[in-house]
Amino acid sequence: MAERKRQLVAAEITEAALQLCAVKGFDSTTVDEIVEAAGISRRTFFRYFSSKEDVAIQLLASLGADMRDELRARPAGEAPAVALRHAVGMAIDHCVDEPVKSLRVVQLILRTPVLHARMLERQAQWREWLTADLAGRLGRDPATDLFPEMAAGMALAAFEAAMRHWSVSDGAADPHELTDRAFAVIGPALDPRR
Amino acid sequence: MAERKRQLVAAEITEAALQLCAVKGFDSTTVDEIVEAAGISRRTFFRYFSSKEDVAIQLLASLGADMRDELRARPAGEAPAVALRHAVGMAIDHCVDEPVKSLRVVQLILRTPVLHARMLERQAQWREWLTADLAGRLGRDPATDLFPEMAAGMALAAFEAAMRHWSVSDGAADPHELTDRAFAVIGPALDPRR
DNA sequence: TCGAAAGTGGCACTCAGTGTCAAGGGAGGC
DNA sequence: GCCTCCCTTGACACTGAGTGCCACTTTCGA
Repeated sequence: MAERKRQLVAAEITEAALQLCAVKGFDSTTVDEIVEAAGISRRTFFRYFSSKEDVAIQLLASLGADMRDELRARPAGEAPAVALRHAVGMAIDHCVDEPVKSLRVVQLILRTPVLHARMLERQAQWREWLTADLAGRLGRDPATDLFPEMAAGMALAAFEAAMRHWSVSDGAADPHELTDRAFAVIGPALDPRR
Repeated sequence: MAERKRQLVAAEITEAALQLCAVKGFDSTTVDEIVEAAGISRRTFFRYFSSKEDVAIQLLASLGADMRDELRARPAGEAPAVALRHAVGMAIDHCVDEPVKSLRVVQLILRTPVLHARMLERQAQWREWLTADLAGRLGRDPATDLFPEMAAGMALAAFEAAMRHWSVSDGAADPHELTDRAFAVIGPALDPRR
């Protein structure tokens, strides 16, 4: 019940922030403007979000966790290319499910350098998760074997590329089709045999 | 002559900043401490560097330009895998030439999230440069063809992985050998034939 | 030698983020 | 019904990053 209210307030803040950023841009939007629009105090804002960037980045937080969980859930014997495609597909589904909201956030992030940087930093965490799972399922030591790390990096590069092209197409392109094409490029390198 | 002094002051600031960050960590080091150690005013600091992060990131600025220039200088008919390996090698050479200084900076960046984020943002710029050159030399349209973008992304992922493993090995590993192993993974995907 | 131009320092300001404390508001025990 | 405890909120003050402005110094060319 208290949790419900908390999520409600967070959604209120997020909506106010995105609205303002869409008009004035992220950098020119101050926290004071956001809290006034959301009807809360400045101090409360920072109890819900650790920073101004966090409001935008938080919306993508679950993507990484979903990718990690999906990869874990894939059959152990599945080829890395297939398992990774499904994992990334789980994140892509978020964009397909809520195209308007997702597109707005993705475009804001990609056109705001500081937000883009934060998102890339998040992806570094995702890469570590994927690397650990791949190393486990392939029985390789990620400290000495670069394959798991590179495979995770390539999958995330494909994800990034799909997001980027989806963003510049203003949502006209199909995210899954873009992802398929990106995976077609990296496919030949995702086969672990040597 | 004025340019000489400018570079001298910049080097002074950088040295003071790295020294302090090595002891106290980046976040706990204030600009006031840096300017006091460097013997300049706070205002002058921000005339040399646009932000505190910039002091560390600036040291890697030339890497991206070198990669881009080297890729441009490679023969037009050269295979992407070979050309990209040479381009990345140009950046790796910096680390090999000045191992102590480079290692110190790389380790600071990799262990400081905000610096890591800034560096990744820089790499996004490098990726655009490499993408444009690859698209040109392969005669492909990067707006519709994902290959140049993915190839650039994979090359930078290899660079990142090599830097990371070089950093955690405390400089014991050979950066070029790490890069070769990373490129061996992505090699099968860098062949543009379809 | 004089004057323009550039570099430097000092000051005041905005804004992000944090610690602290007091007030409000709901849930449970008397 | 009332009191108490606990959690949330708001207000205030503070630090630190980054910027605009102005005065001063240095330097270079006329």
